[in-house]
Amino acid sequence: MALDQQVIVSAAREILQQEGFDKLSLRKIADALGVQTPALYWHVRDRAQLYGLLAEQFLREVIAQTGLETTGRDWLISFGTALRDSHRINRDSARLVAFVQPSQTVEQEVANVILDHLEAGGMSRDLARIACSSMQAFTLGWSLFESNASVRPMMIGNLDSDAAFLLALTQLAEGLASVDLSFQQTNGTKPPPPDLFVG
Amino acid sequence: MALDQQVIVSAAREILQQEGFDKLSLRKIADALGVQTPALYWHVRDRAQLYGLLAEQFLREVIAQTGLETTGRDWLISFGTALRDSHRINRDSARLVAFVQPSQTVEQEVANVILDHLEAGGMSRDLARIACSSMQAFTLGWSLFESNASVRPMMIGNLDSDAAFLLALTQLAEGLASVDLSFQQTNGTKPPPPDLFVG
DNA sequence: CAATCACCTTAAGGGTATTAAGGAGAGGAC
DNA sequence: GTCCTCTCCTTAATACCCTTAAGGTGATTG
Repeated sequence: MALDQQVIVSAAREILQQEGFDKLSLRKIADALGVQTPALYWHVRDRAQLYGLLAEQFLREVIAQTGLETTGRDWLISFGTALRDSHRINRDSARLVAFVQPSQTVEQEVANVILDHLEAGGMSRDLARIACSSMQAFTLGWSLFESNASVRPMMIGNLDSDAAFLLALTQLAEGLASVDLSFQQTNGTKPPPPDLFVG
Repeated sequence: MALDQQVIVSAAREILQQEGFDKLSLRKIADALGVQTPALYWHVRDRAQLYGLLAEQFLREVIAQTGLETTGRDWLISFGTALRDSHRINRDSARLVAFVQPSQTVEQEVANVILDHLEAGGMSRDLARIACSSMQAFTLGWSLFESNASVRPMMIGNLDSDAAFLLALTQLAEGLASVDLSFQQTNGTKPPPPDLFVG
């Protein structure tokens, strides 16, 4: 099998899934591919870029799996749910995302896709940015907490973790969507917050 | 200066603030204290415990700085704001929290303090758990995103980051508080979510 | 006074990412 | 066919890192 950036990313993903983030290393990836460690550097700048590519792949899959709901509220919930499912299925992916600096161009592309979805659902682009950031932030943080064995029992207790997540996610999505409406209708129940722009 | 767990934590904190999480290491801490690296192991089990103590100190300070608002909504907002301020002031503290497994006893204690606050503000203990988890998760995730140079411009754009955070935080807090009301009044606008408990 | 214990040292083992330099092979130019 | 070049990988080396083992020193205590 010819060495390739995609092949390396796949091998890394396999090891991450199998052994977790702590055990992931360039050496182990190279071993799995039957190659010496420095060979990876021909296809990948460094570890940070490799992990960034991995995170990017996860995010792309989430977007592909997110439904085509029409309203902003529903899309946000679908997006958040898909994001959390990804973090649950892909071991330590939350820790990975917390660790890496994804490539800027990719993030730009992904962001545009998301923002287009939300605009199509009737959100202003500025609020869509906030909403999208919020959903990703909330889901990432929740996944990190959830995968933390010592925090989980205190915070979740004997509650159903899925239901608790969905409850909070829904509240956040509805809250953000309601701000959007107040922007558009100008007679919403909540006034828009002041000074949302810099400068 | 006699070596001590607290002294070590303080030195670690200083290096974290000065050089960031990537540059933090036991060796550097030991150097700063004028001591050999293995000396640290007399006072600290391993790196994970040391970082956990650091995260614990941050969290304690946040709780101490959180106001004594009476309503659950206000307390949550105050808590979330203090948490984010801490992450902004203390460099890479979000990445640290994402990395460590804090000690269970400490988390228990802190959780109890928080939950007592929320119960005093009129929340059910179960919803307080969810609310508290949600605020910490959201703030942690937001801080991680915000400190990520390549994600920030896409997600926040030219918006005021402070205002955007506060907007989303407020929506989340109000949403969670409203669920609480519907629990207590049993005539709220939103029905309680089904199957919140496990089993 | 001797023994113990706390605390730190040096020494060593094994892990990591990364760079430098060199070799083997494919492909094209002439 | 020969030579050159470029791609892709190897070996070698550097410089970190965490952690454990074993040994020494000085204060404390019986």
